[in-house]
Amino acid sequence: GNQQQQQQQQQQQTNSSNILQTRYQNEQINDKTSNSLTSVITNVQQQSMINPSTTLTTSANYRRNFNACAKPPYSYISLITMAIQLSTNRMCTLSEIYQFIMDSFPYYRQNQQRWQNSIRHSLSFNDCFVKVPRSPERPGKGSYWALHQEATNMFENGCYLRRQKRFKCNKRLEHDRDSNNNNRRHGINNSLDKSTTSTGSGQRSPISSASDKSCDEQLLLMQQQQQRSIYMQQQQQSLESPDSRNLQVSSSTTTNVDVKQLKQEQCDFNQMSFDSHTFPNYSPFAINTLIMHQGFGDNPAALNAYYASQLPQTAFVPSSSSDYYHHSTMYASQPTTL
DNA sequence: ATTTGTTTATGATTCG
DNA sequence: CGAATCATAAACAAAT
Ligand SMILES: [Mg+2]
Repeated sequence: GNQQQQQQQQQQQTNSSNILQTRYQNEQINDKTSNSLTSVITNVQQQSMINPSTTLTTSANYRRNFNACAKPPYSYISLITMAIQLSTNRMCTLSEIYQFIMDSFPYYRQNQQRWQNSIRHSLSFNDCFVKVPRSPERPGKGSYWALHQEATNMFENGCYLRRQKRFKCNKRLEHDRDSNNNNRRHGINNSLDKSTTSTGSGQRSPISSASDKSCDEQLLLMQQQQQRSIYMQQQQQSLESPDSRNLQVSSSTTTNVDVKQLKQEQCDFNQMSFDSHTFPNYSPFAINTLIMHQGFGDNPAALNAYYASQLPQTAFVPSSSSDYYHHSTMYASQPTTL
Protein backbone atom coordinates (compact mmCIF):
# COMPACT_ATOMS: atom_id res chain seq x y z
CA GLY A 1 0.00 0.00 0.00
CA ASN A 2 2.51 2.53 1.10
CA GLN A 3 5.14 1.46 -1.33
CA GLN A 4 2.78 1.70 -4.24
CA GLN A 5 1.85 5.18 -3.28
CA GLN A 6 5.45 6.12 -2.92
CA GLN A 7 6.19 4.88 -6.37
CA GLN A 8 3.22 6.70 -7.73
CA GLN A 9 4.28 9.93 -6.17
CA GLN A 10 7.83 9.56 -7.31
CA GLN A 11 6.65 8.89 -10.80
CA GLN A 12 4.45 11.91 -10.69
CA GLN A 13 7.29 14.04 -9.53
CA THR A 14 9.71 12.93 -12.17
CA ASN A 15 7.07 13.16 -14.79
CA SER A 16 5.95 16.53 -13.73
CA SER A 17 8.04 18.20 -16.35
CA ASN A 18 6.87 15.79 -18.98
CA ILE A 19 3.49 15.64 -20.52
CA LEU A 20 2.33 12.52 -18.77
CA GLN A 21 -0.26 13.48 -16.26
CA THR A 22 -3.14 11.65 -14.82
CA ARG A 23 -6.34 12.75 -16.34
CA TYR A 24 -9.48 12.75 -14.31
CA GLN A 25 -13.06 12.72 -15.33
CA ASN A 26 -13.97 16.25 -14.35
CA GLU A 27 -17.57 15.44 -13.69
CA GLN A 28 -19.82 18.40 -13.27
CA ILE A 29 -21.67 18.06 -10.04
CA ASN A 30 -24.42 20.44 -9.13
CA ASP A 31 -24.93 20.09 -5.44
CA LYS A 32 -24.47 23.70 -4.68
CA THR A 33 -28.07 24.28 -3.75
CA SER A 34 -28.79 21.34 -1.51
CA ASN A 35 -25.53 21.19 0.22
CA SER A 36 -26.15 20.99 3.91
CA LEU A 37 -27.97 17.84 4.80
CA THR A 38 -28.76 15.71 1.83
CA SER A 39 -25.36 15.67 0.29
CA VAL A 40 -23.87 14.72 3.58
CA ILE A 41 -26.06 11.72 3.96
CA THR A 42 -25.56 10.48 0.47
CA ASN A 43 -21.88 10.85 0.82
CA VAL A 44 -21.89 8.77 3.92
CA GLN A 45 -23.62 6.01 2.09
CA GLN A 46 -20.77 5.91 -0.35
CA GLN A 47 -18.20 5.90 2.31
CA SER A 48 -16.77 2.44 1.87
CA MET A 49 -16.24 2.81 -1.81
CA ILE A 50 -13.02 4.64 -2.29
CA ASN A 51 -10.72 3.47 0.38
CA PRO A 52 -11.87 0.18 1.84
CA SER A 53 -8.47 -0.70 3.17
CA THR A 54 -8.43 2.08 5.66
CA THR A 55 -7.66 1.05 9.16
CA LEU A 56 -9.49 3.64 11.13
CA THR A 57 -13.04 2.72 10.62
CA THR A 58 -13.88 2.38 14.24
CA SER A 59 -12.09 4.36 16.83
CA ALA A 60 -11.64 8.07 16.57
CA ASN A 61 -13.98 9.13 13.84
CA TYR A 62 -16.33 10.99 16.05
CA ARG A 63 -15.53 14.32 14.56
CA ARG A 64 -14.70 13.23 11.08
CA ASN A 65 -16.96 12.48 8.24
CA PHE A 66 -15.71 9.71 6.12
CA ASN A 67 -17.05 11.08 2.95
CA ALA A 68 -15.36 9.77 -0.07
CA CYS A 69 -15.15 12.95 -1.99
CA ALA A 70 -15.88 15.59 0.55
CA LYS A 71 -13.96 18.77 0.54
CA PRO A 72 -10.62 18.50 2.27
CA PRO A 73 -10.10 20.70 5.29
CA TYR A 74 -7.60 22.97 3.64
CA SER A 75 -7.89 26.38 2.18
CA TYR A 76 -6.74 27.03 -1.35
CA ILE A 77 -3.75 28.80 0.06
CA SER A 78 -2.87 25.70 2.02
CA LEU A 79 -3.23 23.48 -1.00
CA ILE A 80 -1.05 25.67 -3.15
CA THR A 81 1.56 25.88 -0.45
CA MET A 82 1.65 22.12 -0.16
CA ALA A 83 2.12 21.75 -3.87
CA ILE A 84 4.97 24.21 -3.94
CA GLN A 85 6.76 22.95 -0.88
CA LEU A 86 6.57 19.35 -1.94
CA SER A 87 7.86 20.01 -5.41
CA THR A 88 11.45 19.24 -6.11
CA ASN A 89 12.56 22.79 -6.67
CA ARG A 90 9.97 24.40 -4.50
CA MET A 91 8.31 25.97 -7.43
CA CYS A 92 5.42 24.85 -9.56
CA THR A 93 3.72 25.72 -12.75
CA LEU A 94 0.03 26.30 -12.59
CA SER A 95 -0.77 22.99 -14.16
CA GLU A 96 1.49 21.23 -11.71
CA ILE A 97 -0.42 22.79 -8.89
CA TYR A 98 -3.63 21.59 -10.44
CA GLN A 99 -2.23 18.13 -10.81
CA PHE A 100 -0.97 17.94 -7.27
CA ILE A 101 -4.32 18.92 -5.87
CA MET A 102 -6.19 16.44 -8.00
CA ASP A 103 -3.76 13.67 -7.23
CA SER A 104 -3.97 14.34 -3.54
CA PHE A 105 -7.63 15.03 -3.11
CA PRO A 106 -10.32 13.24 -5.08
CA TYR A 107 -12.73 15.99 -4.31
CA TYR A 108 -10.90 18.21 -6.72
CA ARG A 109 -11.15 15.83 -9.61
CA GLN A 110 -14.57 17.20 -10.26
CA ASN A 111 -15.81 20.61 -11.21
CA GLN A 112 -12.33 21.54 -12.22
CA GLN A 113 -13.16 24.83 -13.85
CA ARG A 114 -14.62 26.19 -10.67
CA TRP A 115 -11.82 25.58 -8.22
CA GLN A 116 -9.09 26.14 -10.76
CA ASN A 117 -10.37 29.62 -11.25
CA SER A 118 -10.12 30.07 -7.52
CA ILE A 119 -6.59 28.75 -7.54
CA ARG A 120 -5.58 31.26 -10.15
CA HIS A 121 -7.22 34.00 -8.20
CA SER A 122 -5.47 32.93 -5.04
CA LEU A 123 -2.07 32.82 -6.70
CA SER A 124 -2.47 36.23 -8.15
CA PHE A 125 -4.16 37.91 -5.26
CA ASN A 126 -2.10 36.72 -2.32
CA ASP A 127 1.28 38.24 -1.75
CA CYS A 128 2.69 35.00 -0.42
CA PHE A 129 2.79 33.58 -3.95
CA VAL A 130 5.26 35.09 -6.35
CA LYS A 131 5.99 34.38 -9.95
CA VAL A 132 9.39 33.11 -10.99
CA PRO A 133 10.18 33.56 -14.65
CA ARG A 134 11.10 30.57 -16.70
CA SER A 135 14.62 30.06 -17.77
CA PRO A 136 15.21 29.96 -21.51
CA GLU A 137 16.06 26.28 -21.29
CA ARG A 138 12.59 25.39 -20.20
CA PRO A 139 10.15 27.24 -22.36
CA GLY A 140 6.50 26.78 -21.73
CA LYS A 141 3.26 28.37 -20.94
CA GLY A 142 3.22 30.25 -17.67
CA SER A 143 5.73 31.20 -15.02
CA TYR A 144 6.70 29.20 -12.02
CA TRP A 145 5.01 29.92 -8.75
CA ALA A 146 6.95 30.00 -5.53
CA LEU A 147 6.44 31.09 -1.99
CA HIS A 148 7.57 34.52 -1.02
CA GLN A 149 10.77 34.36 0.92
CA GLU A 150 9.29 35.85 4.02
CA ALA A 151 6.14 33.80 3.86
CA THR A 152 7.12 31.14 6.32
CA ASN A 153 5.04 29.61 9.04
CA MET A 154 1.87 30.71 7.44
CA PHE A 155 0.02 27.86 9.04
CA GLU A 156 1.60 27.82 12.40
CA ASN A 157 -0.21 25.76 14.98
CA GLY A 158 -2.26 24.10 12.39
CA CYS A 159 -4.52 26.82 11.17
CA TYR A 160 -4.86 25.47 7.69
CA LEU A 161 -8.25 26.86 6.98
CA ARG A 162 -8.65 30.31 8.33
CA ARG A 163 -5.63 32.02 9.67
CA GLN A 164 -5.54 34.84 12.10
CA LYS A 165 -3.51 36.89 9.74
CA ARG A 166 -2.66 36.50 6.16
CA PHE A 167 0.77 37.10 4.82
CA LYS A 168 1.16 40.62 3.64
CA CYS A 169 4.12 41.91 1.78
CA ASN A 170 4.76 45.26 3.38
CA LYS A 171 8.21 45.88 2.03
CA ARG A 172 7.30 49.47 1.60
CA LEU A 173 4.29 50.78 3.38
CA GLU A 174 3.50 52.74 0.30
CA HIS A 175 0.28 51.55 -1.23
CA ASP A 176 -0.73 48.72 0.96
CA ARG A 177 -2.48 46.05 -0.93
CA ASP A 178 -5.18 45.88 1.64
CA SER A 179 -6.10 49.48 1.44
CA ASN A 180 -7.49 48.48 -1.86
CA ASN A 181 -9.42 45.79 -0.12
CA ASN A 182 -10.52 47.69 2.91
CA ASN A 183 -12.72 50.35 1.53
CA ARG A 184 -14.93 48.07 -0.36
CA ARG A 185 -18.62 47.65 0.25
CA HIS A 186 -20.55 49.66 2.77
CA GLY A 187 -19.71 52.67 0.72
CA ILE A 188 -17.25 53.96 3.25
CA ASN A 189 -14.80 54.66 0.52
CA ASN A 190 -13.27 58.02 1.04
CA SER A 191 -11.90 57.78 -2.41
CA LEU A 192 -8.64 57.58 -0.62
CA ASP A 193 -6.86 55.51 -3.18
CA LYS A 194 -8.88 55.16 -6.32
CA SER A 195 -5.77 55.30 -8.40
CA THR A 196 -5.02 51.63 -8.90
CA THR A 197 -2.81 52.61 -11.78
CA SER A 198 -5.42 50.74 -13.73
CA THR A 199 -2.95 49.20 -16.07
CA GLY A 200 -5.02 46.09 -15.99
CA SER A 201 -3.37 42.76 -16.11
CA GLY A 202 -0.02 43.64 -17.47
CA GLN A 203 0.82 45.36 -14.26
CA ARG A 204 3.49 43.80 -12.15
CA SER A 205 3.45 44.11 -8.43
CA PRO A 206 6.03 46.74 -7.54
CA ILE A 207 6.75 44.96 -4.30
CA SER A 208 7.70 41.52 -5.47
CA SER A 209 11.43 41.55 -5.60
CA ALA A 210 11.60 37.80 -5.80
CA SER A 211 9.98 37.59 -9.16
CA ASP A 212 12.60 39.86 -10.58
CA LYS A 213 15.31 37.29 -10.08
CA SER A 214 16.10 34.79 -12.69
CA CYS A 215 14.87 31.28 -12.42
CA ASP A 216 18.21 29.76 -11.60
CA GLU A 217 19.04 32.38 -9.08
CA GLN A 218 15.82 31.83 -7.30
CA LEU A 219 16.25 28.11 -7.50
CA LEU A 220 19.64 28.20 -5.90
CA LEU A 221 18.40 30.44 -3.19
CA MET A 222 15.64 28.11 -2.35
CA GLN A 223 17.82 25.08 -2.26
CA GLN A 224 20.11 26.82 0.13
CA GLN A 225 17.31 28.06 2.24
CA GLN A 226 15.90 24.73 3.15
CA GLN A 227 17.18 21.52 1.81
CA ARG A 228 14.28 19.33 1.21
CA SER A 229 14.40 16.07 3.04
CA ILE A 230 12.92 12.80 1.95
CA TYR A 231 10.22 12.76 4.51
CA MET A 232 7.95 10.67 2.42
CA GLN A 233 10.20 7.66 2.66
CA GLN A 234 11.53 8.28 6.11
CA GLN A 235 8.43 9.16 7.96
CA GLN A 236 6.10 6.59 6.58
CA GLN A 237 7.84 3.84 8.45
CA SER A 238 7.97 5.60 11.74
CA LEU A 239 4.44 6.79 11.50
CA GLU A 240 1.76 4.96 13.27
CA SER A 241 -1.78 5.40 12.19
CA PRO A 242 -2.74 9.02 12.64
CA ASP A 243 -5.84 8.09 14.51
CA SER A 244 -4.31 5.50 16.75
CA ARG A 245 -4.55 7.84 19.62
CA ASN A 246 -8.03 6.66 20.47
CA LEU A 247 -9.30 9.98 21.54
CA GLN A 248 -12.48 9.41 23.38
CA VAL A 249 -14.48 12.45 24.17
CA SER A 250 -18.19 12.53 24.51
CA SER A 251 -18.76 9.78 22.04
CA SER A 252 -22.38 8.87 22.34
CA THR A 253 -25.61 10.64 21.68
CA THR A 254 -24.31 14.11 22.25
CA THR A 255 -24.01 16.03 19.05
CA ASN A 256 -22.00 18.81 20.58
CA VAL A 257 -18.46 18.31 21.67
CA ASP A 258 -16.75 20.57 24.10
CA VAL A 259 -14.26 22.04 21.77
CA LYS A 260 -12.11 23.69 24.31
CA GLN A 261 -11.86 20.61 26.40
CA LEU A 262 -10.94 18.64 23.33
CA LYS A 263 -8.19 21.04 22.52
CA GLN A 264 -7.02 21.10 26.06
CA GLU A 265 -6.61 17.36 25.99
CA GLN A 266 -4.73 17.56 22.76
CA CYS A 267 -2.42 20.20 24.09
CA ASP A 268 -1.81 18.20 27.20
CA PHE A 269 -1.03 15.12 25.21
CA ASN A 270 1.44 16.98 23.08
CA GLN A 271 2.85 18.82 26.02
CA MET A 272 1.94 22.13 24.57
CA SER A 273 0.55 25.08 26.36
CA PHE A 274 -2.96 25.95 25.43
CA ASP A 275 -3.00 29.26 23.67
CA SER A 276 -6.42 30.47 22.81
CA HIS A 277 -4.99 33.05 20.53
CA THR A 278 -3.06 30.85 18.19
CA PHE A 279 -5.75 28.25 18.37
CA PRO A 280 -8.85 30.01 17.20
CA ASN A 281 -11.83 29.06 19.20
CA TYR A 282 -13.41 26.70 16.80
CA SER A 283 -10.67 25.60 14.54
CA PRO A 284 -10.39 21.84 14.49
CA PHE A 285 -7.33 21.88 12.37
CA ALA A 286 -5.20 22.60 15.29
CA ILE A 287 -6.29 19.25 16.53
CA ASN A 288 -5.71 17.47 13.29
CA THR A 289 -2.31 18.84 12.79
CA LEU A 290 -1.34 18.15 16.32
CA ILE A 291 -2.16 14.57 15.66
CA MET A 292 -0.26 14.55 12.44
CA HIS A 293 2.71 16.31 13.85
CA GLN A 294 3.44 13.28 15.94
CA GLY A 295 4.80 11.31 13.06
CA PHE A 296 5.99 13.96 10.71
CA GLY A 297 8.10 16.26 12.73
CA ASP A 298 8.32 19.76 11.50
CA ASN A 299 7.07 19.57 7.99
CA PRO A 300 3.34 20.00 7.94
CA ALA A 301 3.17 20.15 4.18
CA ALA A 302 4.68 16.73 3.75
CA LEU A 303 2.55 15.36 6.45
CA ASN A 304 -0.59 16.77 5.00
CA ALA A 305 0.15 15.25 1.68
CA TYR A 306 0.69 11.91 3.29
CA TYR A 307 -2.42 12.38 5.30
CA ALA A 308 -4.36 13.13 2.20
CA SER A 309 -2.97 10.19 0.31
CA GLN A 310 -3.83 7.83 3.09
CA LEU A 311 -7.16 9.29 4.01
CA PRO A 312 -8.63 10.85 0.93
CA GLN A 313 -12.08 10.47 2.37
CA THR A 314 -11.45 12.46 5.46
CA ALA A 315 -12.96 15.86 5.51
CA PHE A 316 -15.52 17.94 7.21
CA VAL A 317 -18.95 19.00 6.24
CA PRO A 318 -19.52 22.28 4.55
CA SER A 319 -22.45 23.98 6.11
CA SER A 320 -24.05 26.24 3.61
CA SER A 321 -24.41 26.96 -0.04
CA SER A 322 -20.88 28.12 -0.28
CA ASP A 323 -18.20 25.56 0.30
CA TYR A 324 -17.04 27.34 3.32
CA TYR A 325 -16.57 25.43 6.48
CA HIS A 326 -18.73 26.26 9.38
CA HIS A 327 -16.56 25.43 12.28
CA SER A 328 -19.24 24.35 14.66
CA THR A 329 -20.53 21.76 12.26
CA MET A 330 -17.17 20.17 12.00
CA TYR A 331 -17.48 18.94 15.48
CA ALA A 332 -20.68 17.11 14.97
CA SER A 333 -20.13 13.54 16.01
CA GLN A 334 -21.49 11.81 12.95
CA PRO A 335 -23.13 13.17 9.87
CA THR A 336 -25.97 10.71 10.23
CA THR A 337 -26.89 12.17 13.57
CA LEU A 338 -27.17 15.57 12.10
C1' DA B 1 -8.39 28.63 -29.14
C1' DT B 2 -6.81 27.54 -24.89
C1' DT B 3 -4.15 28.49 -20.94
C1' DT B 4 -2.47 31.67 -17.72
C1' DG B 5 -2.83 35.76 -14.91
C1' DT B 6 -5.06 40.12 -13.00
C1' DT B 7 -8.79 42.42 -11.20
C1' DT B 8 -13.43 43.49 -9.37
C1' DA B 9 -17.41 42.15 -6.89
C1' DT B 10 -19.90 39.85 -3.44
C1' DG B 11 -21.49 36.14 -0.14
C1' DA B 12 -20.15 33.61 4.07
C1' DT B 13 -17.97 33.29 8.37
C1' DT B 14 -15.15 34.37 12.40
C1' DC B 15 -13.14 37.44 15.77
C1' DG B 16 -12.65 41.48 18.83
C1' DC C 1 -21.22 45.64 14.38
C1' DG C 2 -17.01 46.21 11.57
C1' DA C 3 -12.81 44.37 9.92
C1' DA C 4 -10.44 40.46 8.27
C1' DT C 5 -10.18 36.05 5.85
C1' DC C 6 -11.77 32.78 2.54
C1' DA C 7 -14.81 31.08 -1.51
C1' DT C 8 -16.70 31.86 -5.80
C1' DA C 9 -18.00 34.00 -10.06
C1' DA C 10 -16.88 36.68 -13.81
C1' DA C 11 -14.76 40.02 -17.00
C1' DC C 12 -10.81 40.60 -19.41
C1' DA C 13 -5.93 40.84 -21.12
C1' DA C 14 -1.83 38.47 -22.38
C1' DA C 15 0.88 34.60 -23.67
C1' DT C 16 1.50 30.31 -26.00
MG1 LIG D 1 0.65 36.82 -5.89
